[in-house]
Amino acid sequence: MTESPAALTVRARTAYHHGDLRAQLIAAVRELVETHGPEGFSVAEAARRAGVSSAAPYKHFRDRAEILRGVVGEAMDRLRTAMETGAATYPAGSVEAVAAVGLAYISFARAEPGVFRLSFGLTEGHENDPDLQAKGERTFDVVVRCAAACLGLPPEDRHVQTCAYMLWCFVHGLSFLTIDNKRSTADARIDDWTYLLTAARAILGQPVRG
Amino acid sequence: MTESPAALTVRARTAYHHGDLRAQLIAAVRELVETHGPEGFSVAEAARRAGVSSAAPYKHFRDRAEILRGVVGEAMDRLRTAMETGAATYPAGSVEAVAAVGLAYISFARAEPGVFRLSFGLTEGHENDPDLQAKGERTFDVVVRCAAACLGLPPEDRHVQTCAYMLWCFVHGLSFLTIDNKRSTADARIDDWTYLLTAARAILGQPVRG
DNA sequence: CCGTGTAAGTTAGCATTGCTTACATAAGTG
DNA sequence: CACTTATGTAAGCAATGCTAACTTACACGG
Repeated sequence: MTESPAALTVRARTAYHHGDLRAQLIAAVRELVETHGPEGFSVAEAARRAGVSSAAPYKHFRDRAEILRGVVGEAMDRLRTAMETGAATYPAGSVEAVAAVGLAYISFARAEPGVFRLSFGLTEGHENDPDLQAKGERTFDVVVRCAAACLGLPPEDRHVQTCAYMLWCFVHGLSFLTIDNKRSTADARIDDWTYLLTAARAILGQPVRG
Repeated sequence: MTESPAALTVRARTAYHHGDLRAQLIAAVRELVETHGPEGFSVAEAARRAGVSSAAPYKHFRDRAEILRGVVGEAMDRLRTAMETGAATYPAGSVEAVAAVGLAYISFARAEPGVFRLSFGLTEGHENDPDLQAKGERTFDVVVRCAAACLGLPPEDRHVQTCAYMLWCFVHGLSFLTIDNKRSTADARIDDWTYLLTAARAILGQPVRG
């Protein structure tokens, strides 16, 4: 109802009554997840915020888990583009580009801790969803490409894959510990960028045997 | 009721009716969290498994979140002792000891992914609980001491603290990505131990400026 | 040995939730 | 216009978190 009529007619091929309730629901859920924790959301509350009955969401999503998967998919797209633009701000092949990808990652976690936690803490139907699986691999590919450029090797190289994964591990752990307030007092003064650069140099500069 | 009367009299100073329902509840919740996901547990079901009414748990815990905090606290103790025994299996000051601590960490995550996820994904009242906070710091101290011994520096040294934290980040991320089945196909053949040793060498071998 | 306080359990109930079923309405299509 | 499909509502079910009021059993001072 609050949508512009122009946008309504544009997507009129799929929206019949009230415009795209699906997108409105995802937005409402995202807000709820952010304010009430990753599991402190309810379909009823989301429907209430969208101004529809509590049964309406089930016309667009099979169940509660599918709504959450929708939120995660949308978030994953935003995360990937943020990582790509982060990498683009530094010369290709530089360690700074790798660190910038990590900074985009942790910045996303800081900005939307609820959605971030949800994205990686979701258990039901997370790995059975091929759409989410594909989105996840596309996201990881950003790291792989940056690591390959930095090492001067093709992205298919096993050393590149291993280094990219180790980088991901570090950044992922740093993000989680940060939003969990588990940053020890001693390193509170070290900012993200220094951490990321140091880790990138340590991991990319060392040969991996295996 | 199913407890042995001997055990009942031993702890009779605090257990009045049915023995220690508190411990039984925590065990039931741990099992539920492991089988039905970190949030797929219910107080009612836990009470049912313990053989009491659905209102009985509220005589021992204020609310649902406090039960979960109890489970997390108990799990954190087990994790810390596992890390300590892991470190003790290698000579003090060796890189292997550091890697062994990490291996204990990720082994715990693999063995009890539900509890592990719960321990670090819990949001409500997690950092407001001083008991959990203390347990967490004691756990991190194991890493700090191992890193200090390996670097030949006192545990209070800032470089030690930073390295320990970076190690924790890596292992934490690796653990999460592992239980989330987010290990890319290329590195599936590399086992945990190789990863941990490589990361420990990379992080501990490089000076950190900051 | 006997009242009494209190810890630990019970039943009953409330509000809310996830989800289903049955029904109503609106849009596109023949 | 009828027909199909998409989208919404209303009503209801079983389960949940949690509370209130009551009951039981132990512990202990006299």
